[in-house]
Amino acid sequence: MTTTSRAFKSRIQQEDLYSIPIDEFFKSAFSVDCVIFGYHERQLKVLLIERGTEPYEGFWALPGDLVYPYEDLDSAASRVLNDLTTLSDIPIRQIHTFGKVDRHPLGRVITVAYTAIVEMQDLTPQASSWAAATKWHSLKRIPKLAFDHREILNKALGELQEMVKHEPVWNKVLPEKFTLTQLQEFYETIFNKTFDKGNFRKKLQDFKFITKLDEAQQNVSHRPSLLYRFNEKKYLEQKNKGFFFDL
Amino acid sequence: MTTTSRAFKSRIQQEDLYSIPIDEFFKSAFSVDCVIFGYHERQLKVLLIERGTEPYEGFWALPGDLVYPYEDLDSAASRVLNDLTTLSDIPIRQIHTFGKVDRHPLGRVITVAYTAIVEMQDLTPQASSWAAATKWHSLKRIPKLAFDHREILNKALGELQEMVKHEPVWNKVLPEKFTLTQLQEFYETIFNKTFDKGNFRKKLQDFKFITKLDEAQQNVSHRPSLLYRFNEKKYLEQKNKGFFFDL
DNA sequence: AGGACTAATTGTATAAAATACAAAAAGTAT
DNA sequence: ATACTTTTTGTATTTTATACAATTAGTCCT
Repeated sequence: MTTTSRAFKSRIQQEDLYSIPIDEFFKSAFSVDCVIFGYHERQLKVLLIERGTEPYEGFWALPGDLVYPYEDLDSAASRVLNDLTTLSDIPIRQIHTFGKVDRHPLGRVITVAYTAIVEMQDLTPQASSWAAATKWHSLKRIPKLAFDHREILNKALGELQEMVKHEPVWNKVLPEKFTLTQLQEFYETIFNKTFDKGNFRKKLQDFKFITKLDEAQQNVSHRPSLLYRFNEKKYLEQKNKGFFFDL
Repeated sequence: MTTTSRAFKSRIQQEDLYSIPIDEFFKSAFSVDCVIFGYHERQLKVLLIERGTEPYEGFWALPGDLVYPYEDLDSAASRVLNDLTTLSDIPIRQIHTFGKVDRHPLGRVITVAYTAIVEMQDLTPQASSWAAATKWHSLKRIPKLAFDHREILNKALGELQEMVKHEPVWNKVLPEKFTLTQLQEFYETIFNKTFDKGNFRKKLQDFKFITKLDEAQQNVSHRPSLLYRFNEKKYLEQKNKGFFFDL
């Protein structure tokens, strides 16, 4: 909050200026919900959990949890991600906060939505203590979701499409050494359309932080592609002077 | 929130699975803070209030308040804006949520930041019940702010610059009937740089929702400019089919 | 070894958009 | 009528985007 507002002042100084019972303000809670996208070889999916308790028992939902009393918002989001995937160095980004009065049937809960994208391969999501079942869902077949989670998912998908224009989010998703075709496939999947091979490469030439290695693919039955690597240092340089990635 | 999470389940079912006292989760509150930009004739300012109580007594701060128990987040932000300016049909947009554990010295408070931009002229901000003093501040001379409000302001300024690229936010800021020069001045102020007059106009020709009127300026000591008007209907059409405003 | 095959890589010609700059037009003021 | 100011239109140039073709470097097969 901000000003020593009416409500907060009431609590602190035991004044009740507006005849709203003091405690009412503290019968609320906040949570984080994570839209975890998974990418692997032209496939984009989202990680959902199946709820084992009311409300919305049996429904699929986004993974999330209340924020602990001494936990930062971002940390709570990372914790949820880590509980489910055991991954720990994945950047996770806040996208929007949802706070309609009636969005949770059991009380006033506002939720801060986060999103991340991870490499899906080999990652069998953990059925953690609080998630009965977990599963990667294709974006084309999303079941009815609990709460306002469908709205949150839609918002996250839109944000993802914006993010990839300005940030190398493929950094943690593609292999350490990747081909330009792999990179192009990533973008084609996110935007659900195709790009011209030659022109795509021309644009990438401006991005100094995609550096060519002296290595090539092995064991492919065609001309092998050269491998590239993400150069974080050069990326940060370019980013600072107002750089961006429109494709 | 989302899953019937640990904490929430505890409260509802009176189970304490993780030995964090149930009530701890409800000793928290959420607030909204508003970054209200004011524009008038090439000037961009931000509306700050002076705090009359601890903590941060005497500091300047963003206007904000706790969210009422039965009030949507967006409504709370609109209410704060309305209390200060008496304006009521101004679009206000959520930008980010700030939730560091120690951001408020008196308790756990997360705040959802909103931003809006209004016409500054004739608008003497009200010294409402909870704001000792209010004042438009130039962005070049911002005093030390309470809480993390400087961080919030910076974020809002960045978001404003993105917003104006994709949305006609000048709609509520310029007069009903405006000249293209006025519109250009608005953009020049936000981005703090100048554009070529001819080229600026050329870009605007793509935007069908800026319609030319059969009227011209009066009482100017030079060639009068034709007046234009924002056409909401045409804007919505163009917006739907993936339109955007890069300048 | 030689040709078929596949995808990578480079190149080229054209269209579109951005930029810089200049000329003409339409008012007021003197 | 002329000077002056700002709007409005125009034009030439450069840059960027797009479409598409040609070449290259490997494997696979006979």
